[in-house]
Amino acid sequence: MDKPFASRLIAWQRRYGRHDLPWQQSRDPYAIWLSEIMLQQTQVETVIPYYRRFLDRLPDIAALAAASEDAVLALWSGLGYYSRARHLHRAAKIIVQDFGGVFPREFDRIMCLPGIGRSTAAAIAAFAFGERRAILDGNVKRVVCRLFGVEGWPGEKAVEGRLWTLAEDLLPEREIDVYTQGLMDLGATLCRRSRPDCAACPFSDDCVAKREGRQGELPAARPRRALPERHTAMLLCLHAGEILLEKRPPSGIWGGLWSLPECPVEADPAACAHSLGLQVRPLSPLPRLTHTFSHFRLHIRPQPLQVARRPARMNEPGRLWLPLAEAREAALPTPVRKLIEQLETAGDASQTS
DNA sequence: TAACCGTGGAC
DNA sequence: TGTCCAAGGTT
Repeated sequence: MDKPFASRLIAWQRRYGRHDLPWQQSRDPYAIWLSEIMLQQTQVETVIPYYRRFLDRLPDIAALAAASEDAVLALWSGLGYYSRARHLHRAAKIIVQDFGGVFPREFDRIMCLPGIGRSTAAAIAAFAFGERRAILDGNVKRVVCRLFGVEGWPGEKAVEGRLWTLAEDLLPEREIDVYTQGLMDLGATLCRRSRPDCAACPFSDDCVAKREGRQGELPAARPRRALPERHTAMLLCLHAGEILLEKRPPSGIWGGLWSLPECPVEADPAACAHSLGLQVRPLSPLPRLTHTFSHFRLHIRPQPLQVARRPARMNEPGRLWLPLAEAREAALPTPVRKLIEQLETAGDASQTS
């Protein structure tokens, strides 16, 4: 390359990069941290409304640390990877207790916080404090793999190690924030996974993938296995306009969220409800739905049940009766939210008819 | 080390 | 329509 990679990228970023994303208006480490966590494995357009709402409700570290986990998860509901929200919350408490409520400046301390790994710590250090650190997210992996013709799946340890080394070697001496944003923007807007816009790319003449016509092959795809299939029945226990929710265990899928009681598909839903202490009458079933996770597929059979009498103890720990309209505000997994919204719509329709 | 952890966009 | 994967980290 006639001119260093970094200076050309910085020039490109100033002219063609993105400058109006909500988290770019701030140097507040909290705002930057929040954006980086939400953006992990999540696309920009998906994050924006969640980000605005979260920052509006919990505008600083003190507010986040003081909030209940339930409130934090409710703000995260629908974004997925809920351990991100639990770790964010834990980290805020650590910052208040150990760092006097001030987000740490030292890279090593940033990276020690729960939910923050090497790449996220580097992004925060660069954007908030101007520290010279390399990130290695999906964009950087794609750009570097193509530019240097790096073979192998980037998730492989050896490949990832090589990518980290290259990412470090490419760093500029100055303007680390513009450079880092430029790397992300180049990957997101030009060096896309499919149909990369090589004609507009400032590195087109230096790119191994472009030269060899291998943009579609680099980076190498992750080796895939067939997704395991799981089945469950979800009980929609209804009584006097309210629905019964059950808190999920603190870890595992949908950890800490409010979901519906489940029973094995081969079991009798009414009998399952009876074991919860409920006398029920089965209502007409809702259409089955399939929910695909990153590592398995879940087939859900939703079974509405009319509850005859509520048990004496209405709200045991981990159980909650909520009016349908309020349930929508709770920390629900997406398919549960969809089911409850269906019920609400059906209820409105039956009332107006 | 590899499995686990969500959801939606894009094709 | 099914498949891939996105501003990854934790266990």
